[in-house]
Amino acid sequence: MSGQKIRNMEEFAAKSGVSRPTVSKYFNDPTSVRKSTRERIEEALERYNFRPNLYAVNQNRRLTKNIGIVVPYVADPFFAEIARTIERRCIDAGFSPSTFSSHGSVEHEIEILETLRSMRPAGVLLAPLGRASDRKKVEAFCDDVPTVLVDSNIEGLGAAFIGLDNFQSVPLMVEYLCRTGEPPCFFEMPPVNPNANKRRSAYIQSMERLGHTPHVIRVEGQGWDFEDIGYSGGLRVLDNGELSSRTVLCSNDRLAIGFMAAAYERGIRVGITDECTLRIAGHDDHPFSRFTCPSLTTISQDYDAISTGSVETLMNFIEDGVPSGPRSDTLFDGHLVMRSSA
Amino acid sequence: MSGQKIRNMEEFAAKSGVSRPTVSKYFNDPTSVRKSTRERIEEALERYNFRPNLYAVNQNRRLTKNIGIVVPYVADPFFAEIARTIERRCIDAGFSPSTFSSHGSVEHEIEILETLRSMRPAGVLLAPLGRASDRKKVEAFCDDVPTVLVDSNIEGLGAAFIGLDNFQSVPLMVEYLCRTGEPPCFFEMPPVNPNANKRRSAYIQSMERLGHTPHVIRVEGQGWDFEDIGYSGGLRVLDNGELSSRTVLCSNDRLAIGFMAAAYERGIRVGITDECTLRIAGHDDHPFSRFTCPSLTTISQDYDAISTGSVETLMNFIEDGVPSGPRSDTLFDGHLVMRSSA
DNA sequence: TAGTAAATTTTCCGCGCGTAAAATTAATAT
DNA sequence: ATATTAATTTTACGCGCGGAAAATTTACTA
Repeated sequence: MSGQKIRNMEEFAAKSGVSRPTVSKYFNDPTSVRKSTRERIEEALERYNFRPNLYAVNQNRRLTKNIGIVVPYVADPFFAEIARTIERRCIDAGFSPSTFSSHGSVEHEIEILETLRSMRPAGVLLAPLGRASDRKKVEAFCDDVPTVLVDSNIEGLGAAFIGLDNFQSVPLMVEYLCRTGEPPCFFEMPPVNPNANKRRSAYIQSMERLGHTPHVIRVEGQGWDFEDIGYSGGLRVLDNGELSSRTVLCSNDRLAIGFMAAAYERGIRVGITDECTLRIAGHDDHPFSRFTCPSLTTISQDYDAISTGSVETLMNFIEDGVPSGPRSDTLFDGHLVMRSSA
Repeated sequence: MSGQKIRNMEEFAAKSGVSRPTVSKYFNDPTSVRKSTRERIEEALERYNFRPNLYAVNQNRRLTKNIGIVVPYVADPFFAEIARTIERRCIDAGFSPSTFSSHGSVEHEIEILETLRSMRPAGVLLAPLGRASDRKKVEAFCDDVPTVLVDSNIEGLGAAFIGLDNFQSVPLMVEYLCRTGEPPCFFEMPPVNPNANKRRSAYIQSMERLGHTPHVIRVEGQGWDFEDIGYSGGLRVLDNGELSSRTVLCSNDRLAIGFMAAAYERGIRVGITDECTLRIAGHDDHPFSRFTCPSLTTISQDYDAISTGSVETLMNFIEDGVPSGPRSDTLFDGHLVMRSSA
């Protein structure tokens, strides 16, 4: 590219021999200009790598091309993966995603929503903290910006919800565990979002349906250090002999990873082979679950389906507006991933 | 707050009974206006929650208050943590951080830098991909924007580099391993960044210094699925009997986690107790290393020191400009974290 | 070749705010 | 009370672009 710097679209238009409004049109949609002019612009584009000023563009557009993506905790690889795939879809759809992590704190979540509002995004994909979220503020936000909730539901909020059908996935696991050994007890922490509650309910339901007595073990713990909660809670449970079954279904994989660490520390062999005395299963197919010792039997969520589904849903709302009717919920099925821990 | 919507600063100024330029001044620095006017503005601020239009502000400011944060792979909890702490520091310093992940791909990294350039940030904290990075493009970027490199160095680029002193940390581990058992071999994958090379060199140096013969085992593998590379590579190494020592020092924790999974699958007991036949150590103190089975002995990086140091360095460059002299490098010490795997 | 539709250019306005300079007002000192 | 200084207001301009309307050119059809 040539050395000369281009200051604005005016200058660039001059260099390419096209009028500024046409250049503007090109950047909004390259196919909206004649082929010959498109080529002239693109030729100039290679000589001087010019980009329209981001702020000027967004100030003047009726609606920006920005998409906000909010996850509760990006240090959780599950959400990192969700965010990544959603980002991809947004870019493919011609939008500019900005990803934010609430870092597990309500204050952060609120602050992010305020920042997002000032970005006037075309839409937002929000995986909320869940129970900790400030319902009022989220609601006010959803009134202003087309928002699709992902993963964790907040009843009645947003234009749509995309997530996993816990009442399909958990029974799948419960039935598998009952079929292959002792019926499981359910290991959980204080629920951070509705999924946790749904999973417990689904566990209880399917146990009863199978004629077994459900048994829920809840351990203390706050925040998003799930492994740590699973670990220290697991130690206590094991030491106090609170385990009512030699099969444990954990509310999620991270909790299971912590529980496995506790079992290891107490010299308890985990797995499905003969010398093992404990089976542990999780839920979510966390990216690291393949590499635990033993590898974790779990329920996989279809990242791709969730991200594609949520982005497509949002795009519809952006194009056609948010319908005033009842909120549309989409629940995907989970799949059983049999590994060696249960 | 009152129901009425404020459209712009003009309207808000009218409501608060202050002139618009004064309101503008207030938002740039609340202490720059008289106390009485500050109170009037803040009072109005509570009634109508107004925020200056983000795009208009940034279009007109000579220099934005934006800070770009780029990490190579946010699904790696190590980088998620680095990004999180750096974000925090930037906010505390009155800046608006935007975090991006290259997702392990050069194309992404380049695209992010182009996006960042169009954001005209006050500065950028860049944890580059490393070897895969497009040196030319990064260099061009650094010429335009004050950039501090973090974690992974690219020789001579950027205004400063903040990272870990691998030549301090690795010998620490090697000496520990030699002191407590069989001298380690070094398990690595094709290096993705200079740290990997430095660690290998540091391993070889310190082994020789201690009078032992270094032995490096490199396994194949591309991309950022380190656990998977460590796992499949580990299986091959174990099956082929390529292991020259019963102590393995892995180039990083994620590789070690994969290797441990392979050892587990082959029925090899890992740890420092009597019944174990293999010791495995890592590097980085990955957030999950506490919860592996057995828990991973590793080197911890001081996240806080790195993030604080890098942000402070950047702030200096933003205020005083980038000095033309030699680049300043800051290397922090790592600390030995003894757990039960080695 | 005239006729028509599509693409492009011209012209112009506005977005919401930063910022500079000059005029005014308020606070402080003498 | 007057001078001095600081804070504020007024006035005015510009940032870089989107977008609408009208004028013009171009491409295509019959």
